[in-house]
Amino acid sequence: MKSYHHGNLKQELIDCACRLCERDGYTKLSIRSLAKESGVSQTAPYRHFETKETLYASVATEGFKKLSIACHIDADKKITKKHLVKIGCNYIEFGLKNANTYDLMFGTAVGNFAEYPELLESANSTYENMRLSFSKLASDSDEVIAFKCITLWSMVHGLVGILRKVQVVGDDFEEGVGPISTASVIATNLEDHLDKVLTGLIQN
Amino acid sequence: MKSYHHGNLKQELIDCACRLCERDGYTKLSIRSLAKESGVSQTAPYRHFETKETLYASVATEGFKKLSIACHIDADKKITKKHLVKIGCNYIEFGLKNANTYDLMFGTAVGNFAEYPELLESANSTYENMRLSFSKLASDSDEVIAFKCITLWSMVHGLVGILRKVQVVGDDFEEGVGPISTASVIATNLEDHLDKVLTGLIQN
DNA sequence: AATTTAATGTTAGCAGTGTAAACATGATAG
DNA sequence: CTATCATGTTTACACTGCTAACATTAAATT
Repeated sequence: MKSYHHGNLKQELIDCACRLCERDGYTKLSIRSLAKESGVSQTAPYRHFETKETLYASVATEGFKKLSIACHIDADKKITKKHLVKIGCNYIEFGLKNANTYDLMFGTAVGNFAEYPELLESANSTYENMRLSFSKLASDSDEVIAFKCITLWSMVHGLVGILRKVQVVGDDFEEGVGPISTASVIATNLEDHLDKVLTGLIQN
Repeated sequence: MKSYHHGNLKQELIDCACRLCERDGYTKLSIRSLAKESGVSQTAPYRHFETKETLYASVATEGFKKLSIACHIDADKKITKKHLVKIGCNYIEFGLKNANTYDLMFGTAVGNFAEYPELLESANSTYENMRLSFSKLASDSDEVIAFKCITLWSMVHGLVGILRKVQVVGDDFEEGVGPISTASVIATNLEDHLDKVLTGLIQN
């Protein structure tokens, strides 16, 4: 005895899309299959998402919220280098464990964040959190803080990309100093690695 | 008076695909449009590429060859930090100027490089070149060299990703210390930035 | 409370996609 | 010269994003 109106379709579609995107990658996601999964007609989703990109934007928004949470450090007072290392580790861990969602967030599936206010907001908020942490590390100027922030961010972002690629590329290698084994050494010693790199960046 | 057999279809398809992928992004590329562009029937490409992913792999292979060239430094003897900074700059410049191709190379469009020997070869060769440059910088152990190499690579790779994203995200911002302006400061002072980061990494 | 309106759902259909199967052509090896 | 095989074509299928026209019902207005 199901009613004509679903009642909570939009949220259910988003949840379902998040799940499927992470499981199979966003490329495999179709609006039709999503509709079927929610027991609704093929075109029902279009009442809630103008285009597929709009749906992607919603999934990406959720992703940034989760990333923000994963990178949240609750240290009200002072923040040390150790805290930042932890943030970096958490970031990378998120990127590796939610690889498909991460692709959606940082790839080209959603062209211009500015067209999706919620997405823009959640993405900027992720950045802002990171910036705040740096601002609590030392009394640098805003410019220096922003600079350090972007540097760390691109560092961990790059590591996520390279670690993933290299793991895939090297599935059938096992030398000693090739990219694969090196990357896996870095991956298993993430803390040390980030510490080393951060030390070059900040003197604390 | 065109003959039944094209004669050079495979190469023409690859060239055309490279062009279209870079112009519109690989998502927009369809085998059918590609075939039409080459004046050949819809399914002709399948005589040369088993699946669309195979075609992607060919485009990515070309991409890595170009990246290798872009990052090639011809200094037979000794290599200084300056050389590495240049390599990093060239890498980033390539990533930004060939953004769509770069996506194909480092995204998930081609799942497992190992399935495409030529791609694996060209990708590994790009890495190997970078590794060689580091080995000429100082007489470190292989492990240390590999470590530095991955670190620089992930650094520049990350910068490509963040710079692109932030530029897009921030199209309608122009504060002073937000991610956008900071990123563009970094972008316009790439050499200085890389130098600073590399100095933390190596002591030379 | 009755009625209008707007939000949300359905059905049918278009144009485009990747890909497989069966067939056609012609370059090349025997 | 002939047989083979690489390369091309035609046809067809299942799937996709998306639009237009219509159905239902919740919410707003009178």
